[in-house]
Amino acid sequence: MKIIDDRTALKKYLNAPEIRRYFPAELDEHFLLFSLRQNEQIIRQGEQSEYLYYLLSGRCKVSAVMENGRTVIISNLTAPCLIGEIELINRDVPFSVDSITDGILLALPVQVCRDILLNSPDFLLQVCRDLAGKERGSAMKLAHYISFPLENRLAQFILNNSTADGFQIKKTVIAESLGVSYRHLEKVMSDLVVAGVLDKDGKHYRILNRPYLQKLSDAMEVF
Amino acid sequence: MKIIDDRTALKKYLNAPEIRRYFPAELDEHFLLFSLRQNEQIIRQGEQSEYLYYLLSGRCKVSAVMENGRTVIISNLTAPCLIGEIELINRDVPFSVDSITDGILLALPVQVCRDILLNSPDFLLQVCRDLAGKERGSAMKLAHYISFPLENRLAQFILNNSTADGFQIKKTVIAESLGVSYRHLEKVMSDLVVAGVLDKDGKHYRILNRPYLQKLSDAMEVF
DNA sequence: GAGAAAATAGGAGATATATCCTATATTGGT
DNA sequence: ACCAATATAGGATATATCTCCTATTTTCTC
Repeated sequence: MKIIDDRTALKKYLNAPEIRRYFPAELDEHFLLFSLRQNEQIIRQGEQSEYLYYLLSGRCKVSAVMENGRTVIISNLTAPCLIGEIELINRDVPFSVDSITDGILLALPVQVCRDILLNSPDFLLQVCRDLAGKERGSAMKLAHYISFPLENRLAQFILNNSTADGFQIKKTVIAESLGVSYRHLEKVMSDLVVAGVLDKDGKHYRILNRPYLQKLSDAMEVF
Repeated sequence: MKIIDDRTALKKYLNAPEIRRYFPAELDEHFLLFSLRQNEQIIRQGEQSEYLYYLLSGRCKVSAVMENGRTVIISNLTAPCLIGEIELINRDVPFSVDSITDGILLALPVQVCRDILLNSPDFLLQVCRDLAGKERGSAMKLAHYISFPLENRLAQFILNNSTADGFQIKKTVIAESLGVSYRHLEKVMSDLVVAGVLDKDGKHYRILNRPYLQKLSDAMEVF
């Protein structure tokens, strides 16, 4: 994570309307611009974050390491979105945030912005909207995890992460995302290949039977 | 759910400081007071709620019914807390809320309060705090569900829901709360009895080995 | 208080998923 | 280009959990 020292670029970003929905102009001078590479840590579990971030581009994952050493991916974040707003509001939050692609970040020192933002209705309303959406997302994720076997959740994951061409994603990443062992993911994926739903070519998978995956995924919709 | 027509009682409730943290006085005249019995539905999955509620006493559960007919309990709410704030902010939310004890509710018609509350920094800050807490809660619940077998989650549930005397809770309720089949809960609970951790007397269970349960529960703490 | 519904209890067997292991291939860092 | 770390692949076995079933008891409703 490296500072980009370019006030011109920073100004341009700050003038985007979706940014203005969150931040009053009086904070503009305190923003920093960071570049982010894949697999960098933005917030470390258990430590107070120094900045409130706004992810301009890229994707991140939110995860927690449990006592037993297992890592659970809580959610995925896609730009544009805030990072660290929960930490800003409730000082302790035991999750880590890591980039999963390169990206660009706005950063605002917590010390400077905390009191201002927690009194700004625009910011608070946006954060309420975001948090309400997140709450919906993690409730659905829990419901899916409780109610359906990996096959269904994998089908959804594939549909959400494939292009017309198919997909090519590290299986270690998929397994961690879906909260299952690598071995089990391997089994279920190769079952899909054997069943003719997917076609495997090296590390690339093509989708041969999209309606089948769609049916598995749709089964998880709420009533 | 029945209206309590008692403006005096209502006034008294409205003057409590924790209420004043959420609601500006201008809304006072629009509040209604409801009494709630066990197992009543407050918000029905898929339907727009007419009121924003504040639970003054009692407990509720948030749940969703999936396409496959299975019901998942997303979270539990204990007074005092808002109900329906997510629905107020994000119009569609596919969860139901049901009482699990008797209780008392304040209710504010959404039509009347929506614009006012979504522009009130006090209300928004409180809701942000609440939602940040909920998000933490459901993320932890997901992490626990993914990472630990029922024995650990049950230990936590028992410690959180027992008195010095032990506990006596319908196993159907426990099973649903923990998102497992009744049969499996039965198995794990009787294992705890056989192991001498619990003592069963009819429907009442006593805790014989609290440290053992504590250890199982502690294993789920974040690193 | 009789009948219906729900809760309790547990057997048997199937499925989902984890753990542990081994072996080869691929990739990132210096 | 080499080495170490990581990813891929899959066998074998254990555990966690579910489904289906049956039977008895308790609770609720009229």
